[in-house]
Amino acid sequence: MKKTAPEPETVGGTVRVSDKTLRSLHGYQMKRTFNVIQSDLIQTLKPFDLRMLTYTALVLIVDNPGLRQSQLAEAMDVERPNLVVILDELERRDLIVRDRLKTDRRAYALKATLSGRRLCEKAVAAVSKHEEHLLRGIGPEDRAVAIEVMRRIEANRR
Amino acid sequence: MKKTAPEPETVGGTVRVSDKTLRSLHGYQMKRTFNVIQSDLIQTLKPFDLRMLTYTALVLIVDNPGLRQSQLAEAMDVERPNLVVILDELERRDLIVRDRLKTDRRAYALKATLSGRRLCEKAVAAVSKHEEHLLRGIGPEDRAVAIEVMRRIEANRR
DNA sequence: TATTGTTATACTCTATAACTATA
DNA sequence: TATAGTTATAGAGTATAACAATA
Repeated sequence: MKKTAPEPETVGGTVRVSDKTLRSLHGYQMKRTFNVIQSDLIQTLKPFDLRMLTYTALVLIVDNPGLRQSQLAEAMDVERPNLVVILDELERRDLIVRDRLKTDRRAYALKATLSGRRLCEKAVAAVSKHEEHLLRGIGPEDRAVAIEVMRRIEANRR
Repeated sequence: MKKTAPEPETVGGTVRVSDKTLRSLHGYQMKRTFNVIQSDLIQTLKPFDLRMLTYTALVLIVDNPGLRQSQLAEAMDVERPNLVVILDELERRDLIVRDRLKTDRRAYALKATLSGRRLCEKAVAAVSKHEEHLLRGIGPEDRAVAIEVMRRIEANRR
């Protein structure tokens, strides 16, 4: 970014917000942007019959074979019960397997199957392409700053 | 930010993702961060009996008296049908009114009542304080870059 | 014919309590 | 007693089609 931009006056096109209000609408801008990314992602993943959550779970399992459900739930920031149905779907489609851990028979080691890895590879390629489209015109430094800001916000959670 | 950070290796704490995968997970980081902001916002707004959507609608109506529902829906990036129940709730609590437009009797001019403006002022103050907490340690330039990146992404939508 | 707001509906995501089996 | 995964369930957000009133 060349320089710090002056405080903007409008949001979502033509609707104005006062300066005082703007100071409390960072979450609002993030929501708008997240909506854009989410809509795009839904369309991009449709040909693979994946949703945002099933996609993310599959990617993380492919990259972390042997992961446990509780670890995956934490990484995805979803509650354990909500992860169950996501994994049920992936398992039903033979994209992942749940292997009992020998060291702790309460837990599962999550692994992707060959077809899971293949689907993941194709989906990641498609998503990368679409994300690049959404990020066009934004330089690598600004992208890094934006990611870092998001990580900081996450770290600042109570 | 001091300098461009090297490509990170972990997400959500200890779970690793490969470089190739990371290139397609910007949406994922944004989702995690948005979850943090949303959870915080839900807690912050609870004392005012507001949710993220009712809060945003109220703020935008207070700042834009006479706004029409279709304009508000576009500004909030929600579908028209979903806005109806949000406004029903605000109207039932006498925080806003729907005035028929004389120039176009199909549409409503949305206005906040006195108590709506009062509640809005208190809620904005509380949300500002909480957002400042989440943004602590992040300099004004980086904040501006992050906001600008999000606006660009939004503008790049198909 | 097109637009504003509405109703109805379905799907997804999120969150909590209570259960089972193992530790 | 505590933990991993599960079931059931409720609430909230998102998306689409179809309708009445008005333009």
